[in-house]
Amino acid sequence: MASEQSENYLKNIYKLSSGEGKVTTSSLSDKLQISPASVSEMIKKLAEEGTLTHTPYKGVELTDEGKKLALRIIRKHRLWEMFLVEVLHFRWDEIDDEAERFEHIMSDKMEDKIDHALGHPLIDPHGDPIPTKDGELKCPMSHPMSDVRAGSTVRVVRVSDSNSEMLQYVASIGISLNKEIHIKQKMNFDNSMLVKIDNNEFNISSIIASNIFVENV
Amino acid sequence: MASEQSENYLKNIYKLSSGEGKVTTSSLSDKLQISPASVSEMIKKLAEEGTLTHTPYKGVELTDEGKKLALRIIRKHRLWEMFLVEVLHFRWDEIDDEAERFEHIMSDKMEDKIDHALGHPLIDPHGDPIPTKDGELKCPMSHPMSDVRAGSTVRVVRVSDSNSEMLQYVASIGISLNKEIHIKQKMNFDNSMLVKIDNNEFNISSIIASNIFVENV
DNA sequence: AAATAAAATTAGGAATGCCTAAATTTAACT
DNA sequence: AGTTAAATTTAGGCATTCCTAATTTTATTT
Repeated sequence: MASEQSENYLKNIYKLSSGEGKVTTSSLSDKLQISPASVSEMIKKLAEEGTLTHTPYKGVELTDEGKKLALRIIRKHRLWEMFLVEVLHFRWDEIDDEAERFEHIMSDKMEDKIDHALGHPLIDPHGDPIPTKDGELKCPMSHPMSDVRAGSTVRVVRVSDSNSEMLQYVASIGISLNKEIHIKQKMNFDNSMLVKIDNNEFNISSIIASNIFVENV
Repeated sequence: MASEQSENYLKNIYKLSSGEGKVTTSSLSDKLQISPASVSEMIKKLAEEGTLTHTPYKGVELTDEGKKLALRIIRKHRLWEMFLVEVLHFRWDEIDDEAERFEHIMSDKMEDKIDHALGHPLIDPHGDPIPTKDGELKCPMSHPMSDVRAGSTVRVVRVSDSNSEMLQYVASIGISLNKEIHIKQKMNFDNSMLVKIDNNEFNISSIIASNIFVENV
């Protein structure tokens, strides 16, 4: 069995690689906030366990087994996030930290019970897809709102959960999943956008816009 | 902050002492399934942290702070057990192991949300009282069914959660909280009892009877 | 009260997973 | 191509928490 921390490494390697491709020691070190030396050690251990392949000085890549484990953790994380919002009425900016701890101690039985209680949800509260139990993950088509050109109207499909403060702000101006947003204008000097949400207008910075994923409507 | 394992020690010391009195190294060792040597070490550490007092070779006793921490863990454990049964429809024999892991990673915020979602329950699914947030614990009056004399009718108030197999068996013969049981006869040769539950008769061993707590009806 | 048994503690060691500092390898620049 | 910078890995340590074996203290028994 993979230790709790091993699971964390696998999950984050998966996320950094977006499923495919190599991940460097330093990017993992950044993401996990663990020194490169420690990451290097752990990588050696995981390679011995067979969950990833390591080409020294070149980076790591998950094996099929490693990918499966990573997706299972991500599934548990996202199911739990969904549960926190739907059943316990947490806000979407509060749930990531809770799920971070919980994903590792959630039994398979509980995974099933929650999946059932929620009616087999396909996405989590941020719009991230929930992998199936056997490791399949279908991402709905979408693009960052920062790429949308002025004049068009889009629907929110997903909001990056990387920053709780941003999620809180985004919610405070009325943005939630499936909400329609009209892009009125793009500011050339800072790439911010003037948008209309529920008849209110806001200026959205390019950083925020690049964390909001939308589809055309 | 107390580590996960420290919390386990405190919780089990509390349970062994039933709130008051000294607990020996060996009883803890038995309960935790950890060698006496390791227990001895950990005790030293906990004594330094101030959560218990240790008289070498004589045993330990929780300080007020230790008791408070222990009761908080027990509260989280029992709230979570209640939640597993009420919301996720686990059986009462499945929940102890799940709660065992969860009690340590449950944030105070989640404790409150669950308490609220359940309507501030006073007992868990086995009938064990749930301590209040500030460490108060009122035990409803009850006595083991093994002490009840033949001919009387009693109501189930609590069933010891120490053995999952027993809980499963007890449920299978129709015993649940608040169920009325009529004691028809006590067998002298093995102290087992002949009881009537929902018009069915069963022979209950003295061991089982001593794990079922009842009040007179 | 002395001998033996039982309980508790200390000593020495292992696994996990982190760290800093030093060494090595790769990449980048003149 | 050679030097410097950046990334990576190895070396040596530390904290936690467990273990077995040896020692010490307490309790029991004759």
